[in-house]
Amino acid sequence: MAARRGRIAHRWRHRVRRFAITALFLAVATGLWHFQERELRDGLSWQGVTTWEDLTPLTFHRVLRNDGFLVGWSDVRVNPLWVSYLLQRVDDPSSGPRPGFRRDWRALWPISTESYFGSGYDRGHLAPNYAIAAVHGRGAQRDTFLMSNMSPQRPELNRRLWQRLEEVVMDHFVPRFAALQVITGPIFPARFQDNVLNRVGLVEVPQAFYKILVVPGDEPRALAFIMPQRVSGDEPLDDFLVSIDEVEARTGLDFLPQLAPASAEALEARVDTAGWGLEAVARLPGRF
DNA sequence: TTTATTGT
Repeated sequence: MAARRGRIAHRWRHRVRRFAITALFLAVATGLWHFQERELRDGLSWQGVTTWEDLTPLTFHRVLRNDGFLVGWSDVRVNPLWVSYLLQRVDDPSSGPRPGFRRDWRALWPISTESYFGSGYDRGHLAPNYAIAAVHGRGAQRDTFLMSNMSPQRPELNRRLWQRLEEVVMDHFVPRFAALQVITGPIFPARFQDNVLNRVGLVEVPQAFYKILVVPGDEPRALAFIMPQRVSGDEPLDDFLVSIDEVEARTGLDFLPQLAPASAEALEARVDTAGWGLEAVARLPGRF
């Protein structure tokens, strides 16, 4: 009897030890994973990864990490709320052929490439094909064609005004400053119920789009734009300048959250175009 | 194809 009780106690000690070792291993592994994931995200986003100002169902999102850029994905809007990427000067910028649009299985909803057919909207890249391909390579280029990087854009915006802005970023601002942090995304009407049925397939249609450009460094510069869906496409780019604070007010997001409060105040509250040479490129004609 | 769908 005593011998049997001893055997049971021994078996339980064995089980407890095995459980403790497994738990310790899991804790270390998840700790390492989180550490590594944070390092990787920080490397893709200067002064912190975009987050929400107030957590509501309309600002909640999860971060999808791609090759070369991050996506703040909302399962409520069925849209990226923001994408974030760094561009550096490269010697011989070029991109391969367009790889074709692909479903992203990390998005909760089925967003097929066909849902845009006949909708009157383009599948508009948020992280752009050309700039990402030229700076981050072929694998990153492929990731820009995931449907989780798309938002419905009117053709006159996507192919003309927005395209001109992306071209100016890559051909003028990146060479000028050597590096640029870009954060871009959609803007929705203030009241969710006004727009809830305005969708392409499951994807809610934004009313406008923002793009924030930041020159990283000790004395950062920033430029921000908000462009509405309905444009002719030939407008001067500087017609659409806004402050970062205005983009935050319209999106409920907090950009550059790690920036020291004094720098944030100076950078985000004003529209300051000094040093960008924007006037010289604001009226360049479109490519298409 | 530094944009993309429509229609040939």
